[in-house]
Amino acid sequence: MSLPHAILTALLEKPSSGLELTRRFDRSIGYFWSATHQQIYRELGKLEAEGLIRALPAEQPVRGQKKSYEVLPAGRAELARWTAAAQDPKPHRDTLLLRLRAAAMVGTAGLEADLRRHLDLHRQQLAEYEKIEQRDFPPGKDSAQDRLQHLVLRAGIDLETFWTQWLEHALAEFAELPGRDAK
Amino acid sequence: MSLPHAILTALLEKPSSGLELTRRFDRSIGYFWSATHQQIYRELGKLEAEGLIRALPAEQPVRGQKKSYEVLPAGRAELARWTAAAQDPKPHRDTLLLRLRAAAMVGTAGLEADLRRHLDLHRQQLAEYEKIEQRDFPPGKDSAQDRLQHLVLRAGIDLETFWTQWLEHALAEFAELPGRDAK
DNA sequence: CCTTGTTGTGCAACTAGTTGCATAAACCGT
DNA sequence: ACGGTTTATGCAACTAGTTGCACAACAAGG
Repeated sequence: MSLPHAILTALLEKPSSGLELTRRFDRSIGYFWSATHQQIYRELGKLEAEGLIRALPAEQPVRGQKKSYEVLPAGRAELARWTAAAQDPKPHRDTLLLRLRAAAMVGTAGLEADLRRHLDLHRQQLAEYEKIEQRDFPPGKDSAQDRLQHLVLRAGIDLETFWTQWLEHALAEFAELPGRDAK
Repeated sequence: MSLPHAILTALLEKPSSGLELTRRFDRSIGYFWSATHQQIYRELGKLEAEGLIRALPAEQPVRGQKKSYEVLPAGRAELARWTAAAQDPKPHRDTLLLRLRAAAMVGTAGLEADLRRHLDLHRQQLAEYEKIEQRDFPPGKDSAQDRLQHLVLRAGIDLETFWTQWLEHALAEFAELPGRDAK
């Protein structure tokens, strides 16, 4: 149950409308907790009903009209509670590793191309993160807030670095596989 | 839609009953694609209905009686198809990173203890993987199959290594945070 | 024999996330 | 003033995964 808390965090960083949230999920929070606009609107409704956030404008809340939300004290409290509460790590699910293991049984035919594609995607993501680091964390910005956010970004950078390296290694391994599409 | 394929892979490695599969998911495949026994039984039923696997024994299939399955040619074909098909990487979802980002807004109070706990869990997992590597991949075992499976295990080892290092770094960062539970 | 624990199988209900589509206002060219 | 595109909000149906529980067979101990 993390989506509501992701939204609370985003709204604390900056009160926003549903669409603005959606965009920010695409660029930032979504890097480790993605969500579609449908999910976000649904959740905004629930959070408002629970009294954790409220709609900002007194303007008529018509369809097709922007509606911004801000976090209420109860919402902040709930977020603090959730942040501090112990949580077990959820097991990862990685399709690519699964496919590799399947390939050990049914052959690697066709897999290599997709590995290359993934390598490319991870390189792009890495470049993206590094641009963000340059832009948002110049030396000197090191308030507690900055340090924590930077820490999160570092995790992203290091994870992408790991994947690019692993994929390069995997492709090298593929290149020297006995029969190429070994049974 | 990966669970059926995870099961096909496991059954190709060794025909098994539902419970045996469950156990092997806990020890091995489940490290990157976890599943509960309920999921597995449900999926075995579907796979059998689709003609991708079949029950082995001619013995009476009573409740509380072991029922083993093996993969049929159609199942192997489907697995090969799926393995080769291009698939976009699903975005990760990481609660811990989310909580850290929330902590940047509502304070780090209480979070440190759970970070330590996670560090411990990752260290355990790493030790587990390294034991498996020692046991299952002694130098010399390097058929195509072994190499591919080893590659997957390496990903697990390197990921856990990454997480332990990142968590150590995060905890060090926490230690020198200005007010300790910075707003 | 009879209860208690373990092994093995499975259904049902629920939760979270995804996909497809609907609706309406605003802006923009013609 | 009209039709097309973009911005913005949202509902409904579906899929995958989780949780809670039920039930049968068998083995072990009193």
